[in-house]
Amino acid sequence: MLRSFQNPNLYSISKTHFKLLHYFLSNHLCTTTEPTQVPESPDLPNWVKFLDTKHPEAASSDEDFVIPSLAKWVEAPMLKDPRKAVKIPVVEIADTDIDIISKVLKNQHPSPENVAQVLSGIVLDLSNGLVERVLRRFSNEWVPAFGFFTWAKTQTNYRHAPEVYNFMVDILGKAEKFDIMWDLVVEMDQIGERYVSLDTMSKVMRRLARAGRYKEAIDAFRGIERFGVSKDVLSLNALMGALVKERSVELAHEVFLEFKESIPLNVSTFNVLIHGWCKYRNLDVARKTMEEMEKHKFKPDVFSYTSLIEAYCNDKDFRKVAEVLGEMKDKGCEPNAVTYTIIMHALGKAREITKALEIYEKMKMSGCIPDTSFYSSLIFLLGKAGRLKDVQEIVEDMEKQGIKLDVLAYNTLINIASTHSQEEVALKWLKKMEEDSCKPDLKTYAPLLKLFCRKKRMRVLCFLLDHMFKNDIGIEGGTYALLVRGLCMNGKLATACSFFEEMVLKGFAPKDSTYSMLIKELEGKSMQKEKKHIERLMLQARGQEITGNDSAMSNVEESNAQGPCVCVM
DNA sequence: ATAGGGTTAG
Repeated sequence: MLRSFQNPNLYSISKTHFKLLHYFLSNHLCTTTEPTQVPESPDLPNWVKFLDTKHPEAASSDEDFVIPSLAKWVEAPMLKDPRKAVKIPVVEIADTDIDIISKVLKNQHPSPENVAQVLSGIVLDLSNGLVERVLRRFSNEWVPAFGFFTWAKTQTNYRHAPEVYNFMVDILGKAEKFDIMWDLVVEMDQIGERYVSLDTMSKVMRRLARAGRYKEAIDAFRGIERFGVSKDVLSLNALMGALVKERSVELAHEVFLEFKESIPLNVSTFNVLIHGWCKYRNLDVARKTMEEMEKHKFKPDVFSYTSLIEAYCNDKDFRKVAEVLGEMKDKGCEPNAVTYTIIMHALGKAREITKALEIYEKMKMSGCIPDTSFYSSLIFLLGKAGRLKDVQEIVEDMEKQGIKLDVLAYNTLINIASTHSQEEVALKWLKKMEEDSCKPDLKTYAPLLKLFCRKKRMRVLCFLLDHMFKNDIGIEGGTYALLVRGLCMNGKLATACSFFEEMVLKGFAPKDSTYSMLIKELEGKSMQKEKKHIERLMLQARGQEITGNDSAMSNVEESNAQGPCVCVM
């Protein structure tokens, strides 16, 4: 374990990183004269000693790395200076407050009370920002979240802001701990100062509806004034929106009928309903709702028509889409960027690329300004059609107009470059993303990992895993499967095996196809010992699957919440 | 604020 002796928490390294590093050093430092003699245990003094005996120039022999323009960025310092090799994949945990709290919360606590008790020895300077970050990390684990939340209330010079309460209400609602959730709402109400807001009650109603407790969601609305929130069109719309999103247009409609006389409605009341009927494929009723809307002296607007268009797009009924566009024109209602995105995207998916681009032209002619999401869709469909030059042009256009790319746009660009084996381009986007402070997600890396497995670029692979790690991206089952398969296909069996092992140890069940592929390769290379080991691991994984689906799940969430930094070996 | 967001290789 890579650890400082004074402070055992100072260094840690993920198993993946160690194995890759180990693998890399075995292959690149230990040249033909000395076969693999890299220390088996990632023990800091040994490593330093080991690296000291090697020549720095040995480390920079660069046969698998030919991306000059990106070399400086990708090439971790460890490739140049072996001493730094120890430091690169090692994360310095500068025990910040959030780390201290996270470490305590990470232990499996039986109850929130227990969490609060364990925390009671700690004195910290809390802020609402810090509390929110902790809650975000544990937003899928109500016990540590609520224990921490309760403990925080006892700290001097700290008070939960209403937003923090709302966040906690939402976490409890997500975990379906509705009794505790209601207690918290009552507590907020008792503080006074309008702690309970429409925001709070919207979360309550949404979570109840999501849990299928529609009646309770509606009752929450009926009694909403008890908490000082008015029973007006905004709260009515929030209730109806919650019901529609959680698959019950019918109930939203009933609520609408019940309150339409007593509460003055607005346009979005109708649009919520229209969207609901469109979403659940009841276009006749959607149309009827539009008529009723007009009886109430509201004109159907771009929201109403876009809902209709989306429904027709889902049916690939582009004739109807054109009809609605005509109707909009007659009524003097201009389509907006969302409308155009939906149509263009649907045409692209239906492989009608020319028609999709016509929509883009039409949009420009109409003076409608494309936004980031529109361009993302456009890039996606151009990439899918293999029109890489056009993609490049679009990105330049965006830059000229000062429209920032978002994660989806970057992910799309990386995906396109990766599938076309444009290593340099793909990495260039990742770099640009970083410079742009755009936070990558798991989907950012998947195509890159696949590409560099295919290219057997172990150093870049190592770099990427490190990059993910630093960005708090938890590796999940699918990622391991991808690595194992990718490495397997290219004869990097030892590394494939170690990822397989890590996958199983983290509680992800490998797919049969992944397993059999690896076994077949190992047989082909007569690697009997490794084959046995993999077979044992697979048995273990199957056992886990039968006895505890839960444990696999909680492992996923844990690794997501904590990041992949796990001390190993 | 009520409408838009791509897969999993072969």
